[in-house]
Amino acid sequence: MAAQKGLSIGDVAARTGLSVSAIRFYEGRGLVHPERSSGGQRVFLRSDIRRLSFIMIAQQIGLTIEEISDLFASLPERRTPTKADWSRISGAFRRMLDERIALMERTRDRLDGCIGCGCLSLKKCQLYNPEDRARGLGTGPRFVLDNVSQVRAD
Amino acid sequence: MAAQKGLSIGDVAARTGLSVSAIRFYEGRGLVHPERSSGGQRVFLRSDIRRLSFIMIAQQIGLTIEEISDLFASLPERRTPTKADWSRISGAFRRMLDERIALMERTRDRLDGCIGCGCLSLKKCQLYNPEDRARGLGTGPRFVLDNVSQVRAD
DNA sequence: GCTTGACCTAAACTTAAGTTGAGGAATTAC
DNA sequence: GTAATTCCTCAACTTAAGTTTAGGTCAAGC
Repeated sequence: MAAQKGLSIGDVAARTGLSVSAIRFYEGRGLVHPERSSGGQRVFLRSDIRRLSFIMIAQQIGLTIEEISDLFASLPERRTPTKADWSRISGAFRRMLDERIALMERTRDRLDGCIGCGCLSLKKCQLYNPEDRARGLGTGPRFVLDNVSQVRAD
Repeated sequence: MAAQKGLSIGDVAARTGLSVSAIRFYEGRGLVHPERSSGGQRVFLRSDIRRLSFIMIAQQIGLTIEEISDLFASLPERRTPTKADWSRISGAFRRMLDERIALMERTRDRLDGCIGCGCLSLKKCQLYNPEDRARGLGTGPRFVLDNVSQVRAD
């Protein structure tokens, strides 16, 4: 492979549209692993641009840094990834995307059943489906639903 | 057990699955407007349960408090909303949902064009479309829905 | 060979969406 | 009538994903 000269953080920022501080932050979180020049400045590979672009796309879809980091776990740190490397993580990413789309579509379909009735009455309304909210987040007592005995919506 | 008397914050927490502190927080953000007892304690309407359930659903699909607040702007503050009130905001909610689904589908479709090539090269790759980043999600996408994170590249 | 601009680290600050804790007051239970 | 709950406010703390600032260092242009 031709010895391509490395990119400075400013170059990478210009090419990705990310801020310099965000790129440094991502390095701190282990999402990129630039080398250093003799003077201590970051030196990026051209493939890091792809890595960073992927981060932006994944974030747009709602993945956290943590999740992206998991996806990246299988990429080589210091070497330009191969096509197969990228294919693998793209596939995993696509599965995540599919799941999220499916969840939103389920919510939409349930909402359609509710638009007219305005119920949202925990017991009757499918929209409020704890399976989707799942073991989401936060501490605290998760849904004790419900025993709404009333037939009519409030 | 007076049938239609107001609910305490603890009752509401038990019925919705929200924490007491979260409910207080939502009141501070103007999402619910409980009255007060003579002693200064919050007294909720039964319809507030629906309001809070809606908040949970909307958050699950990624709306911020701010956006939910906008949706709620047309609901009466101190009176139980009518069916028409709920229909209106359900409709607006559905439009938001549709937009987000469409964004994710566009991303998925672009991803499909990329899985084999692994390009992601900003210039050439459609996946990286700044127009989508601009709108959509404001600062930092807040899709909180988890339970998807176990999909991994291996 | 100096001067400017790009870069470095570390720490503090920001926003969102809450949680936790302190110090009291109101209700409920016996 | 007291004890135990539950609730109140206010303030500080938390996490995520960065940004901003302060005080320096490196490298490129003239």
